[in-house]
Amino acid sequence: MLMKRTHTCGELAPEHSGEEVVLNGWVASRRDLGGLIFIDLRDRYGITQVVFNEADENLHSKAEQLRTEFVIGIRGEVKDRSEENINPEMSTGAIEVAANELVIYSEAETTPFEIKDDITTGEEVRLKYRYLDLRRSNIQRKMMLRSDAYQSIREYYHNHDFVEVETPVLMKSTPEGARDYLVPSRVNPGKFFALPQSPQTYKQLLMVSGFDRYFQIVKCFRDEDLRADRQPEFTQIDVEQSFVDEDDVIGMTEGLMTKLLNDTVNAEVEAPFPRMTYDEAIKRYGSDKPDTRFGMEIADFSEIVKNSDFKIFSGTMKDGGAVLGITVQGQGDMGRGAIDRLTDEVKEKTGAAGLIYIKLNEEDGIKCSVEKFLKEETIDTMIKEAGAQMGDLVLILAGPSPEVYKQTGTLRLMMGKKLELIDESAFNFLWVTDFPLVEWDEEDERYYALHHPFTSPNPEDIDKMKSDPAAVRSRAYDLVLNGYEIGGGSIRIHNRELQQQMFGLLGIDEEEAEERFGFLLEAFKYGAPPHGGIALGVDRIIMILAGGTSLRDVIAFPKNQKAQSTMDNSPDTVGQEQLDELHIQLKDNIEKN
RNA sequence: GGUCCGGUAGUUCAGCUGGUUAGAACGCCUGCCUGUCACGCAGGAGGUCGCGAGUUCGAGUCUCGUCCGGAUCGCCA
Repeated sequence: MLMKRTHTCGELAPEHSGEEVVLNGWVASRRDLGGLIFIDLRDRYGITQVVFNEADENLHSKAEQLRTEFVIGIRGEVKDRSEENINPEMSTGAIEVAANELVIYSEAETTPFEIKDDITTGEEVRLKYRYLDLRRSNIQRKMMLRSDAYQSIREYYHNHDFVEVETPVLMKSTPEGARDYLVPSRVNPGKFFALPQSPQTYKQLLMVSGFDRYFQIVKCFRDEDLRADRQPEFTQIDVEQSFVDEDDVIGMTEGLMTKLLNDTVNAEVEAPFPRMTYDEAIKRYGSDKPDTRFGMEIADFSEIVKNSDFKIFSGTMKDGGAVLGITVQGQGDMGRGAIDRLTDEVKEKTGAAGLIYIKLNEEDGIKCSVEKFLKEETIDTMIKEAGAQMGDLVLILAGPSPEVYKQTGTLRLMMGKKLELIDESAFNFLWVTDFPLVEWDEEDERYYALHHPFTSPNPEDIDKMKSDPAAVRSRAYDLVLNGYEIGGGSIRIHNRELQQQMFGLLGIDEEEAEERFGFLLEAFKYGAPPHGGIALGVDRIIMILAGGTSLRDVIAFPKNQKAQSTMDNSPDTVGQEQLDELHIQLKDNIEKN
């Protein structure tokens, strides 16, 4: 006996007073005063107070049975609350519903944690009962924010004549970069599909087909270890355009981000976004995804200390390393103990061998932890280079390049967070451009594409592809928001010969290229337009918009750090019959069921 | 795969150098209560201290192993 609702729990206001309404929802809390019972009724729209009076004896005794999280329907009259009973904390706090009928749809056991916003329950419990976690309004708001974002994204691309095309989820495995999730094919014994890490090749084929503006909101998969900002399945806004250069893709993406922030969190950001080359980002911030919400840029002391008597400095320089530092404002009076603790933390978090400092404070003047090895003028020149003032602290790392840049970047972030220099309400976008095309891998003794093998080299550097591959810049660009890489793309290779040259550079010979990417190379034979695009990580974007630091908060049913779902216990073993059908035999040392 | 941190009522946590019956808050249950909204008051239930072994007269506490969770490096849009 469903009592059909006439309103939601978030919309009643004084103007409804006197109306008979029906509400459905969950009991968020009860306050039983004896003759009078108050219930907070909750649905995803809000909370409305319902009151049961003992004048109606049957109804009142039924209401006495109510417990938290019972699902009920009530019929009653909307009443203005008297002045002193208005609850200004609630959006519906000026009214209540005096119940005259109650239906209990469903009773509920005591939940493993309370269904309210400010709980401290750990993620392990919350994920096991994710359907209860998702009842909490702050999580629901994030899911609704995500839904709004999808609307905004689709509207934007639709308005710009993009075609939304679905690409296959079952595709060919092309192991280059991350590990693939494999799917066995029953009807093709011994053969496997892979789940897409990105629909890269398909969207390029769509360009060959003439869909000059394509987009898709698409699930992608990577079988790698997880982090707070990394899930095995994640969602991308995948975009590709024909007859475009970098500026076109970047401009179109800036339009999207501007609209998206406006539509979802009502934030104004100005386009165009700043751009920085990869080299500059590394030199100034020690990161290819710098958080530009605060300064504390890296100073390079390498030239200054190159010939110093201090062996760590001169030795580092002789080995082709660098000596870098940051200026921490106002920390020049940090005590010995605090600096020691900081040093330990820095060593642990950055992997640096040690931390050298220069303190500038009124009391002790200038103090450097290695001053007996350095000339006074060297220290003065370093202070000048760092731009440090009286009262500041200069932290210095020395080590092999490029690692020391990354370490100093980590140190910068650490200090920025510690000293709360980051404006949490800001949205700082940044394009990082001119990435190297390839990167040498010591272990495999070959070059790997920094982006992916379809990224076009910078035409100015093509002659270096043979002579000095590591120096070749690519036409790739990453979009960074508040220190998170939220997207990356490039102008692609659309020329068969250049694509083969690229495969050659990566050590993929013609035969192998044919076997793995033959379909793409063949497609390029029949007229491929110049094209490029970008892929944006929706989960990370929503996470940042929602003000969180964990992706799991903005994904309805996320995986834990071991890529498992403890709620439904997946992944799980399967029966022998299923394995037999798939022609799969497990190794003896793997436990079956 | 490495490193670090953690695992004690349903939940979050306390439990000092080993010591008798393991506590608190919230939640839960019962009773009382007509204006609560963190309702109040009175009472109550609830624990294989992750698991296993060891040291000891005695282990939540110490040691070793193991499992689980998180962070991080490797790896990875």
